[in-house]
Amino acid sequence: MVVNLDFKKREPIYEQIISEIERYIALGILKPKEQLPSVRMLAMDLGINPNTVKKAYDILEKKKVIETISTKGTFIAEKTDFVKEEKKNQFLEEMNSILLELEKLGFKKEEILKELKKES
Amino acid sequence: MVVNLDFKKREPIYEQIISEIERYIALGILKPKEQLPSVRMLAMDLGINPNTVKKAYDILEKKKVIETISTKGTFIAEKTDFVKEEKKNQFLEEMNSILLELEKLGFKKEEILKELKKES
Amino acid sequence: MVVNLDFKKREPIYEQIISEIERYIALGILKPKEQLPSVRMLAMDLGINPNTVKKAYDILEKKKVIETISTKGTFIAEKTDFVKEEKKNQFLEEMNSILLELEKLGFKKEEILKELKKES
Amino acid sequence: MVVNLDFKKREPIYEQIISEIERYIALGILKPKEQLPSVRMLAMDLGINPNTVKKAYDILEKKKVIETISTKGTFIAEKTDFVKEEKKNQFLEEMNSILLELEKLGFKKEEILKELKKES
DNA sequence: GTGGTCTAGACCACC
DNA sequence: GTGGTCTAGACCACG
Repeated sequence: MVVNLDFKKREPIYEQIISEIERYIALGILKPKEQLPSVRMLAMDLGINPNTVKKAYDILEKKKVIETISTKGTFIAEKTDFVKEEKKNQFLEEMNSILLELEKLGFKKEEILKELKKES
Repeated sequence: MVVNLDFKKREPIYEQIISEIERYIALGILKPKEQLPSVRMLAMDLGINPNTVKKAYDILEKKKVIETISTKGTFIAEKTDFVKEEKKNQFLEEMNSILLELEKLGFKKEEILKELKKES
Repeated sequence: MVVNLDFKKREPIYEQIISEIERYIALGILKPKEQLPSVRMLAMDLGINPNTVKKAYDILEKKKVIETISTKGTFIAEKTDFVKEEKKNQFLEEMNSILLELEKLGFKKEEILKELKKES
Repeated sequence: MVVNLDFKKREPIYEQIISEIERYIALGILKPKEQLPSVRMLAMDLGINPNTVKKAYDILEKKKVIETISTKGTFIAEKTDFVKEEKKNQFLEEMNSILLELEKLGFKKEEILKELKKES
């Protein structure tokens, strides 16, 4: 698992870590029950403060995406299907709000969707 | 011209002002050479500090979207066509990169586009 | 006489007017005893406030470059040789201070002067 | 690094800071990736307001001379060769345009260059 | 009245 | 501690 960070983005580091882990889960690269690197290790790897990794793990735990078992380590949750769904909805929402902006600028939805097909 | 601000967003106020002005230009509501409200006036109107408006104007000037003449005022640039194009391309790029993410997650583009049509 | 103004420069308008008039005198285009446009006329021509032209004329008068004869108008002084000398010294000073900057950056004066010959 | 300021100049303080930093880079005193003093520290040192330093840093960042990473600090960019070149060309351009003015006034380039040699 | 600059200092998130 | 943003308001030159 490679966690990509961009220190120049407005998105805080801990959120970027969360996104990356969820992305790997959604992609099936991180599987249920699999162990995650320890807070310290990941922090070292990324050259960041352990508190930042801790914050990311804490939030993921609250979202039931991962589980921390004291003295044993941190693991991916048993059920992770909802992660993929959540990501999908998130992305769709974003697309819709951009679509709305484009329509405000006078572009027709049909044309925009056609442009998308061409480009990608 | 009505500048809408959302103080709760992560996007800073000065960027929201920039977006709003560019939006009005793209829509043709603000026309080349037209005078913008003075820094002080707009700040008053929006209930914010003049420095915040100034920062927005400064950035717009660097982008050649507006032109400011000391002691005379601030004006929309003579050429503004690029603003609409820039906005459009910006939005399309964003949509394409999200689309790419969704495809990586295993969703087919066709389905996604159908979903978009439904929602709005 | 064409007075060129740049409203975007940091140099104030009244100083630009002064420079332009002195330049025309140094060039021999404006000659001793010649009449200058009235404050109002020049202001109209340049699309600026008469006070600004007045300020320029006042300073030029203090420098004995021009003379105002009430009810008759404003005229170039009888002796204007010093204007050219002043300009020359001004320019030489500027060149020397830039030369100094370049030397601080590690460039040798000889090289710089050679570069100048090439370019112009 | 010693930043020299002259509060009496027309040149604003933030531009003087920019010039000084670029000068030190051109001189090789500030090296790529090196950390700059924090906004607050430099402001304290210079006896000025942090906002003024911030403005200088912001502009230097837009020019890609420095890079700032939120919560980590501000650093000299990896590539800085262009800074010295830019400075040099800037100065040469200035000298050439002054030279042109002097030639318009009827002075020969050879004479002017001789005068320059004498003075320093 | 306009923009240009600067001060003084607050609050925030992040680390 | 760091940078990011913003407030509140001053002073200035210019027009």
